[in-house]
Amino acid sequence: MTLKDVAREAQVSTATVSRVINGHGNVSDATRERILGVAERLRYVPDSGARSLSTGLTHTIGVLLPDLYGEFFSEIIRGIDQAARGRGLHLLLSGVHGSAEEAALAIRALKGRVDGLLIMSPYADAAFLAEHSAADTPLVLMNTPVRGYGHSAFCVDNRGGARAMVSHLAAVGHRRIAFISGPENNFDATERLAGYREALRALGLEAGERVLPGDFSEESGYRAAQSLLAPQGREWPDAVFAANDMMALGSLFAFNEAHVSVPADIALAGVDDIPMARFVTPPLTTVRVRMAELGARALERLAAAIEAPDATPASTETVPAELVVRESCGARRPPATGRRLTRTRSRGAT
Amino acid sequence: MTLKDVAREAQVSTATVSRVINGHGNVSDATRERILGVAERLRYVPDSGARSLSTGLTHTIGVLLPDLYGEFFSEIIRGIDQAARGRGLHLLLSGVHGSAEEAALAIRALKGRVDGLLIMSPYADAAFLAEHSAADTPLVLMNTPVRGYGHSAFCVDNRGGARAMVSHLAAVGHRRIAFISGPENNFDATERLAGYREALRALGLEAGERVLPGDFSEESGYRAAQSLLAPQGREWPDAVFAANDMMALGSLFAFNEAHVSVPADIALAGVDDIPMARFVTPPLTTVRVRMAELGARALERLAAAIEAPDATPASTETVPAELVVRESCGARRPPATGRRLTRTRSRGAT
DNA sequence: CGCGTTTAGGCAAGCGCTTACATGTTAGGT
DNA sequence: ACCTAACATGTAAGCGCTTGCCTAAACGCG
Repeated sequence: MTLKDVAREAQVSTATVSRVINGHGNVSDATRERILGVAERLRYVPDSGARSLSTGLTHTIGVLLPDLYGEFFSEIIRGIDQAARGRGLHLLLSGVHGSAEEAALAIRALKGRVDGLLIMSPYADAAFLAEHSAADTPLVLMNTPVRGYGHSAFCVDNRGGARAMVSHLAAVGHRRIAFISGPENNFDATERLAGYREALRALGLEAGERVLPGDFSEESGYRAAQSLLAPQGREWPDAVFAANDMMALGSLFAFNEAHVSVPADIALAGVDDIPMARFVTPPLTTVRVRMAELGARALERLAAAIEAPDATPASTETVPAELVVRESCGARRPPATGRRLTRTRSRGAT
Repeated sequence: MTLKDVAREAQVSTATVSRVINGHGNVSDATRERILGVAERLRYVPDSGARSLSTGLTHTIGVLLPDLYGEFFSEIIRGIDQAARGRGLHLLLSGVHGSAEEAALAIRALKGRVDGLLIMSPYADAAFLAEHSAADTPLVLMNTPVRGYGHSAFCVDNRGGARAMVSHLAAVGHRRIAFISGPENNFDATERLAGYREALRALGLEAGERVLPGDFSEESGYRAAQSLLAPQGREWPDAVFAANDMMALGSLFAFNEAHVSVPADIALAGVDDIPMARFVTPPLTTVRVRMAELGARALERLAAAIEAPDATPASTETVPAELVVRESCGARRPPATGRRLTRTRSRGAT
């Protein structure tokens, strides 16, 4: 079941079989037919591994993700997969849960199996990448703080999105806007915080600045909201802007429990637009970050870099984040008859 | 930067370098140190592709999934990844959106790149697999109707889960239990329907059987509920059991719109336990299907089959589904002070 | 001291495929 | 009829790594 077997059976050299299989010219119709026939009969399937060794091309992209949990992972993979499929590329997935060591190890293990690397690591240690990525392997980063290391990067415009949200909240009339932050060493989180602060400055609302600690978990959002409501606390802010939707949901529960009405008593907003955001009551105003698009664009760029390494200068691009105004921010009254139904499909257990 | 380079530089044969790299014995400490030093200095990284060709082992599993959308995909991948990581295996992902042709093509393309295949296809055409899977490539199926083709399979106990739910609804006092079904050609969907029917028979509730068409989409659930409420329709059932949560949510919206109270006027239940199920009002009673566990177990089995092809007879195993009773089924009164908060973490955009 | 065993390391044959180059054939042009 | 170009196919050298087999030196022991 190798090339050689087919060649023997068809009484030609392996070179000719190879030519036929790969559709190269210079083979008479007669032999082509014969070889194709034999190949079919023998159920010959070329060994992609061997082919890669010989051509130096794997048609495979290594994808390193920080961990494989949650909405975002699936969204980003979806984008990557879609773009990859369009270009006939395969995806070698590698979840890097732990340290930079682990990432370096993963990168090594991929040598010779992939044509390029797509790396997402919001905690990336800049140095280690420069250190461990083989110089000859094209590499595109996603949502990493790393800059100017000579490879392309794609980031969601977390900062701009946060600014837009704060501006919106302000436009709706909220003056004292509190922020529930994410993990300190997380790139997305720090960018969102920075955006929040920038916007407050720009709007002259610094007086209302208030940052509550959070770690992106629902529970931390819950606690942050509780601390806001604490009797010995200061006056409530007009609005609470959480660095992600999960924390916003946690806050929402805390408010519900305390019979604090959202948005009447306090406005609420998050970031991410997780599917649930539409479904809670009131529906959550949030910032949509298009992870699928980010993945797709990163893949496209990587593919381009692989095809023409020199024609593709390193660059850092930003995927826009967009405001999704629902009811939790107080900008809208609940629609009288409106429905929240969308066309989203889910496929059961499959 | 190849083995040969290291060998030349260290003044030994490639064989010796290979031995050192792979930790085989019969190398003196002195030369080992020397070679390691040179390798480090030259930043030598072995080419896994070449190694695979030579050893016949890729340490990679091909994963074919029907499509890359939604919760389940991410859950199952998570389970697979976790198990794979534990065994030092890599994952080559392949989303097969379309036909069996496409799947066959994907399987071919993976030849020589993977040691085994994990295939999930609730629409699988039994014949094509037998046809296209190389006989020498171990293969484990997930959630496929295919049986007895000589390979192992793992399925979620959709049927048992559905039975359990119907029994529960009956136990709570509901007699007329309607069912919103999923796509006809979907394995999960048909099993759930079968479970529903079996349970009705077992409980002597056939009289209340009523199956409404659905396709797993939220919208189809919405429409199904509407049709139930239609003025010219029959009497309402006591409970509606949707073949998945998305449809249950669609129904919930329809009921809300019609001011039909859940569970007071009508009980509601779904299957899947998507994250949102806990968050809607009332929280949705559902059946939890542990996709991550399914993925993990399938991977374990595949790994075993790869290591000892003969010692691992083909078998079909079932992953249990478990009832998750919340408020939508009317079994519980909303807890007075209870919170629905869990420890779930979400990681922002990462 | 001689001989059997280890031990350290080299040699070279692959793994399955691609491809530059060589070779033999045939057709076209004058 | 002769020369050249185009065509069809074969030859063989890799791609980077592993490994069975072989050699030679070193070691142990009666």
